[in-house]
Amino acid sequence: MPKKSSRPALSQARIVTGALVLVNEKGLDALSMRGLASALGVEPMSLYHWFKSRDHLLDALLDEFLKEIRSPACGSWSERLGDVSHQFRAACHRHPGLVPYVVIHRFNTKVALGLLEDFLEILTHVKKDAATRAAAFRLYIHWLIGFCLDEAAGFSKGPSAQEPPSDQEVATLFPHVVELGPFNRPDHFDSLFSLGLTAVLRAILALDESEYS
Amino acid sequence: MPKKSSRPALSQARIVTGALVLVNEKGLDALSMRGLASALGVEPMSLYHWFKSRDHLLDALLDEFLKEIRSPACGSWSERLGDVSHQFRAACHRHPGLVPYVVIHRFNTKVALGLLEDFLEILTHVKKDAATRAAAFRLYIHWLIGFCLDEAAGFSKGPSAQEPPSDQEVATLFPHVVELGPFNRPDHFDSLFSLGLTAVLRAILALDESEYS
DNA sequence: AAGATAACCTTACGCCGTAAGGTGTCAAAC
DNA sequence: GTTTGACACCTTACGGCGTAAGGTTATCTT
Repeated sequence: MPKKSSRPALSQARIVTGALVLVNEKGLDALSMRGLASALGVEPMSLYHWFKSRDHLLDALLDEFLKEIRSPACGSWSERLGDVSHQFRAACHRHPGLVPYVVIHRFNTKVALGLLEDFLEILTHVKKDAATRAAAFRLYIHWLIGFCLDEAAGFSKGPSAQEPPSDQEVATLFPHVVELGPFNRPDHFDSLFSLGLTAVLRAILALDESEYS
Repeated sequence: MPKKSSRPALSQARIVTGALVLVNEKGLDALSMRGLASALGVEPMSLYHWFKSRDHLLDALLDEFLKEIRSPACGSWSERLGDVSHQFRAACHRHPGLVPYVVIHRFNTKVALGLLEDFLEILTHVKKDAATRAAAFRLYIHWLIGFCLDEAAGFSKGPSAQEPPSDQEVATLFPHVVELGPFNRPDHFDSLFSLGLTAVLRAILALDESEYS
């Protein structure tokens, strides 16, 4: 029977870290309590001392994902919104396997709600009316989520069991899709991001406060 | 031993239909081969005569989701793009439980590629340059996916194990989030959709062909 | 010294997808 | 009219999953 050291072998932080490593290496589907336990050199049920269930662990992963995204306190509203957007995208880059989960997960931890609050506080400086601000927020977040999802796991990258049509078939049936191919390369996403951000900021500015209330 | 009728009891169509019913009733997670089989009054392994695996079935669900979304052949590019957008949103309304899966799934069936082709063909009428068209497509699809994901299963609706902070805590810590509450109601999404669509169409028009190439 | 607590483990249950192979029915071939 | 073989569906079984219930230590408190 091995001696126990005075310091615990496990901790919430160590489990979260291990889980993120596993997710980044093999994807979210590969994150099982049993697999995670074995990666940490521990029996599966030991994890339940630190997290009530797998879903609670996933909540913690979300918090870890969002934790470091913080709005800078100074600058214009557009600078600040641009800054958090880049931070959000950077978080997606750090944990691409988590993105599909983040975007469908309810934001109801303090960390997640705090981030929403930051977004909305920034928008108070450009849209005073709550209804218009709500529309502006939505417009912005839809683009941001769509972008990050596309970049991390979009319709050109997700899973599919079916074997695709042959290249030749694709070429004749879907010429415009083929034409898009070169622009799926990762380096195009950088310019696409700033282009999209600019467009969204302009669209927010153009929102008429009297038009939507 | 029950007599077999000459017509098969199962078919790909009947399985897909049954699966969609199950997904709409209990969500995608509740769609198991065993559960589906029992809903269809059949043994689990019988499904494998019609679909090679669960993933192949999911591919078929995606095709069913996308099948009826078709671009009208006439009208201006903006009318046509608006039309397919509404159709896409309507499909999300019909199968809300499928949306989170649709947006992360690789589009490589003929149906899915055909839809992409339709989108892109429409855009050829407003952006001749392939690079600009690719950017326009991305800008558009990011907003559309973000919107539909939000409406069907967004960050205000997704799953979370954690109990949320108390109403009182939320009210004091996240006042702007609370302010957003009234605008989460379903009927706000209609105006939000046309507003977003208009903004995106404007942004596409404003894309400078020389700026991005 | 005695009891409480924290940290981890053992066992077991009922789910899951699906590989391998079996069985009954029916239409066509001889 | 018998044989053949494809079709549609079923039986059994395997290894994985999350986790409920309860057990076992080592350490801390009093």
